Amino acid sequence: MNIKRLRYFCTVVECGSVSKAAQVLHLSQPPLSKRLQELEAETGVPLLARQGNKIAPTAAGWFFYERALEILRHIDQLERETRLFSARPQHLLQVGLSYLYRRYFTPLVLALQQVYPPLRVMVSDSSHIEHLLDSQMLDFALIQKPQQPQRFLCTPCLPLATVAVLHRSLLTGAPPASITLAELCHYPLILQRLINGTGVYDSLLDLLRKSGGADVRMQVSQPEAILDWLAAGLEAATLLPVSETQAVDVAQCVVVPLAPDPQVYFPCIVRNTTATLPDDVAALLVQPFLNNPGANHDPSR
Amino acid sequence: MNIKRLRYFCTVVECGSVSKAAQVLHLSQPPLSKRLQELEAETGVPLLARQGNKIAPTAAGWFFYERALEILRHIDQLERETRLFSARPQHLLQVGLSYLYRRYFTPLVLALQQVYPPLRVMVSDSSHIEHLLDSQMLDFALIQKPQQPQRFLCTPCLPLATVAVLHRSLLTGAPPASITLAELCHYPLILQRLINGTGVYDSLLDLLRKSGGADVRMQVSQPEAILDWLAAGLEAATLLPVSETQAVDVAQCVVVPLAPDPQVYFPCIVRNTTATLPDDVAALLVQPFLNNPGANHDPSR
DNA sequence: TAAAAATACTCCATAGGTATTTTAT
DNA sequence: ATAAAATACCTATGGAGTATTTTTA
Repeated sequence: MNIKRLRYFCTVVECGSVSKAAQVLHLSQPPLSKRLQELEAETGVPLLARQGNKIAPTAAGWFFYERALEILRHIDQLERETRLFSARPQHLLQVGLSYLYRRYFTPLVLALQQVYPPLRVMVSDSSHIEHLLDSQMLDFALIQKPQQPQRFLCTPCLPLATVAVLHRSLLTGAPPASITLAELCHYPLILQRLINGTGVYDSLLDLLRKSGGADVRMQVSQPEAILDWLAAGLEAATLLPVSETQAVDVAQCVVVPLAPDPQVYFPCIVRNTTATLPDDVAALLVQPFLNNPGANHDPSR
Repeated sequence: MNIKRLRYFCTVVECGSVSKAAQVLHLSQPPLSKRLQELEAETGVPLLARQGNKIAPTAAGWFFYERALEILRHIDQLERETRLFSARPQHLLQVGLSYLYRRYFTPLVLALQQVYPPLRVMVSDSSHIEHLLDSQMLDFALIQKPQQPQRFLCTPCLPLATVAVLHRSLLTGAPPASITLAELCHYPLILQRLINGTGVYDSLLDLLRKSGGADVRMQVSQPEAILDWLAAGLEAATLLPVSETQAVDVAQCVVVPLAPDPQVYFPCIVRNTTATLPDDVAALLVQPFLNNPGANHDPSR
């Protein structure tokens, strides 16, 4: 097996033609034909069906293509990330922070800044942050509790209440004291959603479906963008953790707690099981936030 | 980048020496030295620290090693599974069946056998079945509801009640009508657990921990093995879905329902989103089991 | 000084190029 | 007749070998 052959094969599948793929690969056609034959000889499986003029992957070819692409992505990632890893500043404490809990974790970030001045905070999408953590590019992350928490060292925080932010034009009378999921189904919604992967969005959508079906007009990865757009006159409603709307004034909007609370926002301090942190930092990560009795963090293992 | 170099690098890291690795790889030492230098030149990052005599991976080297190993595993898998895929019999309907729900799904399997005689049923661990499903090696699977159900087309069945199977020697008086998790914490336990990955075991263990901490003596992947061993005189208790203990008589044991029921057993019919099934088979997969109003299966998408 | 890694140099297999033939529309 | 893939044949690069030198414990 050979990466070049994998790459060539994938390009041919994508181009649907050996000649076109050869152009894309800056290669003449005959060697490419040969590499494909070699690949098929090696696996012992016909991967491409040649109907004279045209070429198309067989069922096994599609199977091979999907997996090969995945491997090629991993290889490209390996080269890129290894360079980044070696270039990563050793003295810097690198922290990942999810968009979703940016405001919630403000006190912790400020406290860290006090004890550990050289700090780099990467604010991004939870799924991206989780990936950076996986790649050892981060020392720890402040994000939504992972779906497989056992892969990490998690210190969960108390779940945050869910609030709805509603544009005033949607309301007929005075703003209500609280709102239900079923009521929200009547409004056009903008929901926070990860760029890729599943998360809070999927839990919320599931609940909304059971309450009558949601009218989701937009999926936006950054909560602040949603608030900005509501303030700019977008007549819609959104759902957010209470922390992100406190101390913010969204023009033309009202903030109403969701009742009953669906309990979907679980901020969490997430570390790699292998990583080691300076003692003063480690202390900060448990001390002020160790407030959840059902925590997954188990010091005995 | 080149697979040979990745493989050589990993072997060197594992051997802790170029010469030893060369022996393992059936190669002379000088070319191996060269390949390593080429790899480092290509990535532009020193991956191995040469202290004259000895050789050890740098931090970036470890980073690279972990990821490279993963890629090599995927590549080996690609070759193996492509061969299997092309050799897979087209006329056969291939079904994955989890150990955990073998008895529960007996009526469905028999019904399938009626409408679709050429049937191949692979009975294994849920995680293995899920992997085979992912690899398009199975047409559908009868397993525990996946942790990321949105990746598949899931038709959940009604959750199954949890029962405890207790060896008589553990009981002082007459067998109780029901038992709690807290009471179970006093007995030595044998719990069903996936070979790898997380599943019902982890949910149960979490609940047991909160009820006082479990005394888990064994983790066994096949429920029938547990029942066999209890019948053979192993003085312990286990937890299983009710379906797997009905119509079975375990010598020297009593079967007691768990109250309150923790609701952890969710049998589910799982298909690939891309797969297509014969109509008569597809009908069987919804008709007699469509009994859960909170089902994730949504025909509208 | 002994053991391991690096260097120097040779050789062959694999990958790529050009010219040409085959095949199916 | 034409466009695309396959074949034939030649060249160049990369990988593997042996012999030897360098390095350090």
